[in-house]
Amino acid sequence: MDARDLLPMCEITQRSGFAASAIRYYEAEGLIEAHRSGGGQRRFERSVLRRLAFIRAASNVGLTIEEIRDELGRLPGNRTPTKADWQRISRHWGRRLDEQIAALQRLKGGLDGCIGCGCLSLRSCAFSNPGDVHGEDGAGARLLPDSLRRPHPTRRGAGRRGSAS
Amino acid sequence: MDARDLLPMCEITQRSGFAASAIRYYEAEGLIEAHRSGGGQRRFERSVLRRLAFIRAASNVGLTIEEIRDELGRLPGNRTPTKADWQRISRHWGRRLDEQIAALQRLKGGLDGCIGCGCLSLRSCAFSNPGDVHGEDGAGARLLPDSLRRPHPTRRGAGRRGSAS
DNA sequence: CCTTGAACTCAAGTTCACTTCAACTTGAAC
DNA sequence: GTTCAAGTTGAAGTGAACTTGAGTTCAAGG
Repeated sequence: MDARDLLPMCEITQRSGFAASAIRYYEAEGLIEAHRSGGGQRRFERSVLRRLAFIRAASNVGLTIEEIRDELGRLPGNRTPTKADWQRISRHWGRRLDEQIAALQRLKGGLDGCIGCGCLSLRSCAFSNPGDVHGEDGAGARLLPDSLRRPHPTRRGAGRRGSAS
Repeated sequence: MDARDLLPMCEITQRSGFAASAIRYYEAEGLIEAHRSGGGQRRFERSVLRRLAFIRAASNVGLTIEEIRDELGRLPGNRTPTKADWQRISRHWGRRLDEQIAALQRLKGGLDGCIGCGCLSLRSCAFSNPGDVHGEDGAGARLLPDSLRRPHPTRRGAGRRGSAS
């Protein structure tokens, strides 16, 4: 690859919308790669822009950095996603989004059922107790799946929401 | 109020499902109040359980502690929510949930539209760029509202997801 | 050569909603 | 009177995903 095909940091930040610090962070985390100029400055292949678009999309779906790294790493040859990869992955994300939507709808349904009852009971009101905390882990659809429960800092939990840095 | 009507910490933790540390945190944050025993231990009025149920429900909808404090504070007389309060509030939350659902559906729609295109363009692909970052703040529905965008740590952003402590 | 702005590194800071820890004290039962 | 679970405090830690800051260097133009 010709050195003239490599992009400097300013180009990447402008075209991806990510801050330089975020780009450096992603490189440190192994999500993207960079070449170096003679003086030690980063020079990026054009394909990095595509990976960054992928990262943004993934993070909008709520994937964590680690999950994104896995997802990128599962691509055969660790390459930038092709059209076929993207189709497979987006089906996967679609399911995830479907789950999140269904969960919010269950919560909404519980809320609608509660309007008028005014109970807000810790034991029986599904809205204030979507996990049925006191129910000894009973069966039945839970109102909120883990992906939408509060990702508890110390116990392991799932992701955040999408970015628009 | 008779001292025999006041509940000790263990009762509150068992019946609310919150950890003692969380209860203390909520008190420090001004979401709930506590009396003290002669020796300095917390003694709670029964109504605190109701406030805690409210807190759990609110946090499941994605409100932050600050928003919950505001919401509780807006109650006339700063009292525990009554049935009527709850109806008003739950309509408000219903709208919020509707927004979140609609946002996820837009994102899902964008994803469906993208399956097969394989573009993932930083400029035009709505999925990888739901905020239209390069669009000079153009009009039109945004795929993700602020409540679902990644709440950026340092810049001010909106909430987290629901809890099941 | 000088200036200017972009880039570099590395450590430390940020936010949120709590938890954990250490070192004590209370309160109720026996 | 002894025991021991339950409770207290304040400070510090947690995790994710970056940002900020300090101090230094690079690259390009004039």
